[in-house]
Amino acid sequence: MVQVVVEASRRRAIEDVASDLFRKHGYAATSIRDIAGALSMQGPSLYAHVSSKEDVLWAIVDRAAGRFENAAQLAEERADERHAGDPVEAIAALVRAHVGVVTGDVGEASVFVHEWRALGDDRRAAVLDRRDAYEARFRRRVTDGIAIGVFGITDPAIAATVILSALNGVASWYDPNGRLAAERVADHLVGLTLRMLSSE
Amino acid sequence: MVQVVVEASRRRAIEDVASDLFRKHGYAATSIRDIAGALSMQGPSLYAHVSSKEDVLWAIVDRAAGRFENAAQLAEERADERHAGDPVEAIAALVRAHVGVVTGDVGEASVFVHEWRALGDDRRAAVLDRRDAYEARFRRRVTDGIAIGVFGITDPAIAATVILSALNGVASWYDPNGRLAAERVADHLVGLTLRMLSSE
DNA sequence: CCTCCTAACGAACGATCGTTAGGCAGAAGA
DNA sequence: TCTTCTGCCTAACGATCGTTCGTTAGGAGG
Repeated sequence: MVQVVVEASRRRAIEDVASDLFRKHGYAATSIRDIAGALSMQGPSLYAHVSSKEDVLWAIVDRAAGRFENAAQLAEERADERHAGDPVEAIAALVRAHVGVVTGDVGEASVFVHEWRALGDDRRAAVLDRRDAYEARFRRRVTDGIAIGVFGITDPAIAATVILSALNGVASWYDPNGRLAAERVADHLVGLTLRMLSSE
Repeated sequence: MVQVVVEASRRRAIEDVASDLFRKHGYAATSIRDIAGALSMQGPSLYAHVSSKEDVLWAIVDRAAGRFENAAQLAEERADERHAGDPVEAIAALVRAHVGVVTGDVGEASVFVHEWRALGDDRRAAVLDRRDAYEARFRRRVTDGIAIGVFGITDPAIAATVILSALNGVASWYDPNGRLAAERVADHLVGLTLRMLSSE
């Protein structure tokens, strides 16, 4: 059921287990002792590896954010190399990259999407900024496509938000052992997204 | 900022305040004393009106579920009256109904979408069943549209899930005092949805 | 053998959690 | 005026929370 991995470090194992529990029950409803229990340890023993509970959440959210950012950056660069300035290809690449990150680690992605609210004020604000910058990648490409007439919609802000809602939703229903492989899920979402934007 | 309403009953006021706090901080992170404090009461005083914390959550979720179900039922009936069996009109009506419920009470809708996981096993299972029955309304209409060739997509299950992800996302970004009135938001989402499904 | 390090342990702290119990002020009805 | 009910209060319960602390078992290096 759950993939067994040789953990690179104890710290990383803690974050992986925490991702899973945070996704299933939420940050607030998951106790330090729950996380420790899943690793056959006592609660306080975690503090040899971690400085606070929020610290664990932050590590997960920060890493997930970085994964989304890197994947999107790479996707845009490659799309521009091969189809310079083509908004359709750029959006397709962004969607595929996003779905890839989500399906690559559903737990981490879910936590990033839903649990960042539990962070303290400064970190929450930082995450909000990064989310907006990330969404702006999509918004910009949609705007480009409208400008050259390949997209038939009128409001790029709403379109970008709707697209990202749909993409983030994948984290809630994708099952690595389910009917559809990750690549097929990405195919479907690219198709639906482009169809939604297309001019006819 | 927050609309001031003459509350029908103390019980209802508690649920409204709880909706708001659950939406902002989540069920687990909201204490009975937080809810009471927002009503200028002491925590234990709530138990004169409410039998448990989960009871409050359940009341909110159950009412929200009922609102979605009633709105969808009415929308489908009206669509079938006027455009019997037209999947395009039916989907448009379902989308408009869903957005209407969400924008009508963002707090309640958010709690319904995100916090049902915090319910006990029986109630959570019941909500899951109702969610699936609700999603099936969309899935069925999408399937109908594919069958008669007005929709050009291939996987009705994914399409229905993606649509609902996007619609539920509205609860996360819609602002009653924002740039777009609820009706305009509904217009955009109907347009985007139909475009996403359409055969060309 | 001694020392140091790692990784965990169990006890315990203060705070907060949901919840129960009992009391008190004021309005309502006899 | 006396009683009853309503709505809220304070005190307090046991449980659990995140976290700190001192300690211990075991292995590595000298």
